[in-house]
Amino acid sequence: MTSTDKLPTRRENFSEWYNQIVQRAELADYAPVRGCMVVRPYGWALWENIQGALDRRFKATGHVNAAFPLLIPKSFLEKEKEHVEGFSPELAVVTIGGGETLEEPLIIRPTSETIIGHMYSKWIKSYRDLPVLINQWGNVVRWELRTRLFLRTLEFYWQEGHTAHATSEEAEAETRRMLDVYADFAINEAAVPVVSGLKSDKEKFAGAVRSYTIEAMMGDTRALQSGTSHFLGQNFAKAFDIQFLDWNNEMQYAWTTSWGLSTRFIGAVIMTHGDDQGLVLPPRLAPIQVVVIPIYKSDQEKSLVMESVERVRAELAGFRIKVDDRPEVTPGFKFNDWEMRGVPLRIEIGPKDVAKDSVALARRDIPGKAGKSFASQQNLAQQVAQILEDIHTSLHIRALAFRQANTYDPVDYPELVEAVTHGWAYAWWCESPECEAKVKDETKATTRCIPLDQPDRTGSCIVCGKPARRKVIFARAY
RNA sequence: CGGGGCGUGGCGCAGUCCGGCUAGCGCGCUUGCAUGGGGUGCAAGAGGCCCUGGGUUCAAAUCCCAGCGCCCCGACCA
Repeated sequence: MTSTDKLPTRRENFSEWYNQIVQRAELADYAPVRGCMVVRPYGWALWENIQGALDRRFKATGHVNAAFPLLIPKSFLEKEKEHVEGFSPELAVVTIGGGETLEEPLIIRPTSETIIGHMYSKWIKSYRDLPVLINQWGNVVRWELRTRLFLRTLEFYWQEGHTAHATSEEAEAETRRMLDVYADFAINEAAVPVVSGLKSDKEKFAGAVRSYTIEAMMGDTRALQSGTSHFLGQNFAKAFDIQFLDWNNEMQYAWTTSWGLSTRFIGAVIMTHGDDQGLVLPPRLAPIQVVVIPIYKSDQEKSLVMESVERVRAELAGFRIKVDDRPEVTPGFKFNDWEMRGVPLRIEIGPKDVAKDSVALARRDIPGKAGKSFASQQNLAQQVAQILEDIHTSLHIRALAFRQANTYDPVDYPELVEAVTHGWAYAWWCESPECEAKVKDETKATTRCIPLDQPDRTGSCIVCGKPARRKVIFARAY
């Protein structure tokens, strides 16, 4: 779908804007099965860069990768009460294998706590076996009724870390450490500002003692949970009998954690940075960081220009660079095309540039003339590196400013109701499920998280007026 | 699962009400010529199980019955 029609603007129709970008930038396409997506090469390249940035961080914090099976005995899911209640409505179940009805139906994993818990109980016998710090890159299936590419699909790709520890304190520290890893990744690789915080009991992972999240504000001010880290306590250890002999020769249940970040994060990148021209990719994750567009009329001009282009390509070999030498489309088309695909920096090289030993540079984060400049071909690599850094920083600053501009401090309930119609509300909350439910019923806004950073005082609940220890973010969410 | 909508070249649609001739249009695709510093133009082409099955009829994309699928809204949902 390489339509030349204009995108709808974000203001006109944000969700249609999103859908069209995903398809036109060739990130993903609809699969023949409802709710499933095909991640196309450009989208997958973006995911691979996300994987690389996360995987480096996982390794640096002592984790190793492994692979657990897709199919899980149905009975496993039923061993943890909250877990089965949370997930049973959205399970895909295999009942026939090799033409025979199975004695026990198999679940296509919606997440792997159960199968991993089962294996950990075999592997962990002594405190000397702990901690176990394993991550898995894979796919899971959750039978969602209402789907959107990347944001909520029946099948999605993610990583899930699963760790086991000898003490509660150590497991809690791991949960928080990985939350910090996610926040660091979001900010420093994706330029997506996030709020780290604690989920309410209503919003926490089914089976967790508590869940932490990084929440990001999208371009329409709705919130997107972009990564989560769960302290599972001994819930799964008890359900799957993960026991070890401690240093006093006493049997103890292990303390476990799990944490995940999915292809949904691609949705976060799109909706955080994208503009009315299309996708805007953060330079550190962009599959193509620099696109070079040669411009020429005659064959003679072409050979001169291409000579220059090849020199520039060699000079910039340290970047992810693409030369768009398609003869069948005009330069103007290519400008729009690569803007749609979010390439951070465009370099134009034409006869005038060859004559002056220069190139034209166009920054994707500053559309139109304002983002264009000319640069000497000397020291080009250094200049490009600097510009890509600048783009990363400016994307982050812009997104942060947007979030701040759309985050409100309502002082009473009517102000809260008003605030969540067009932004986030940061308000005192007594932490009762009743007040949380009332806000949800009356405004469609849910508690996104209780930020880890809190004011050093207390207040009174925005809903009921009772004493409140902490502030929470209320917002409409994806 | 409730309400609504839609299935016609790759994509988006018209045609269906009121049955009839070679099933059209836009985009995309192929070829040629011109063009090329912000979505080029002209010309010539290729491409169809009109969702599936059954029925009515001299005749069905069009009418009737059944089924399948998809989309939107709601309910549901880390």
